[in-house]
Amino acid sequence: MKVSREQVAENRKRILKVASKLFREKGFDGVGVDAVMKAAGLTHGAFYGYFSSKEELIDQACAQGLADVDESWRASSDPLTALAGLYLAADHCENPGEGCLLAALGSEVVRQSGDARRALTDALRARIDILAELSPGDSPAARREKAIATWAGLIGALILARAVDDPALTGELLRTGKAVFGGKRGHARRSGKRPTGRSPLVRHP
Amino acid sequence: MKVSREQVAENRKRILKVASKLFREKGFDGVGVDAVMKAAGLTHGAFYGYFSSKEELIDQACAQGLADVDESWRASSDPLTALAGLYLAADHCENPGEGCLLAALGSEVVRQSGDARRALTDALRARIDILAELSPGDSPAARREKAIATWAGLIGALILARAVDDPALTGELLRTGKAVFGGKRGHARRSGKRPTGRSPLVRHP
DNA sequence: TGTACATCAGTGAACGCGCGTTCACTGATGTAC
DNA sequence: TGTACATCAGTGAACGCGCGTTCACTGATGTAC
Repeated sequence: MKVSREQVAENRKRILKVASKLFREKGFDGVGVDAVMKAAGLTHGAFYGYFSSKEELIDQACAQGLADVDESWRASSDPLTALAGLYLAADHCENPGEGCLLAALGSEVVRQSGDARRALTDALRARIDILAELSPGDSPAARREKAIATWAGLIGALILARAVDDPALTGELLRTGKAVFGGKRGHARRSGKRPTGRSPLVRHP
Repeated sequence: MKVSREQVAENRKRILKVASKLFREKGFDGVGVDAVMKAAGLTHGAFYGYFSSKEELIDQACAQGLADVDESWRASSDPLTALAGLYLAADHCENPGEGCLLAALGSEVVRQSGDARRALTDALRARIDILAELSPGDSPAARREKAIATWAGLIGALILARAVDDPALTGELLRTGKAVFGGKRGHARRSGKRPTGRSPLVRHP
């Protein structure tokens, strides 16, 4: 049965949203077209009315998953600490589907088509720029260096914290990452307050 | 045709070696049992004489890929700089198949069976301990913190350098990582000498 | 040491399931009068 | 505003390919005499 134009637009958004979430949770190969469509409340046959292939879905789901980020930490009086606290929160660690696409799919995007990598590259560049503005340092170069090292450290710590089998080690990785990559040394360790939103780094529209 | 006992032992080693390499290059889902056996010089039918399932192959290939690491940097007079130089070398970035399994499969192991994650956890713990011994710091806790942050930073920087589309940004990520996570600040940037071995972080037997 | 036979690693065809993709059909939407 | 018809989003069956897994068969190995 046909469906209104607004329905179509909504469906498209919903497909991209659930696809982006499922990919982050289970990887590109772990989610089939039918699983995505079912999660979006449709049957798999309708898929090719929206996308020409699964690859195109992956590209666009990456782009939207990278665009849809929470930047509330920027407004904090201590942005680095706020970012590290949000990024390395237990909540973010446990819910990759709602979290940072770079950390969830970082080591898989290399094998994807040009478009997905392009989207990731642009997103990373933007995040480096944003963090460089807020980082301490005598020169723009020093601030940029600090920003790159911080992102690398946060993403690496989160990937390891998730990969590891032992909750105690996961906790140590998150805590240490917050302490080292958060702004003021040792400060992040004591401020145990959790972020208000449930899903760090994802905007809730 | 039957084959000698030594042949069998050699074959098993070779299967694990090529599997570990192929998985790092193409991911667990990107490599089939037949591709592994073909690369090992056998036909796919022989596979189940060695392993009971692909999952068991993944577990054991991870274990062996994590065990077989280059630790030559430990003997250096400046181990942190040596490690960062080796780990963030262009060569390591371009050849994931011969490099660190944590970086190549870090965000995929989460979805694997218990054994693969266990192996990764043990390996990471060991690497933290080793690096902690060689890290600067007033107390064991401070050295351990430094070691964890260094591994997180190195692994994060390598994953991003590989994921990214633009060679210039890849280069910047590697250079910055070496400068920040290498031992003496600014030193790593000038010492442009490449490691002697072709494949960083993999022992060549 | 040499021969006869049991063992079993490897081969390649075959099976079955999952998944990406296609397509004829349906019926609600939206347009033309 | 109301009616008739063309459009087209969605449905669900079907196709085909790839991949994990199985199995009957082969022939070299290694053992028993």
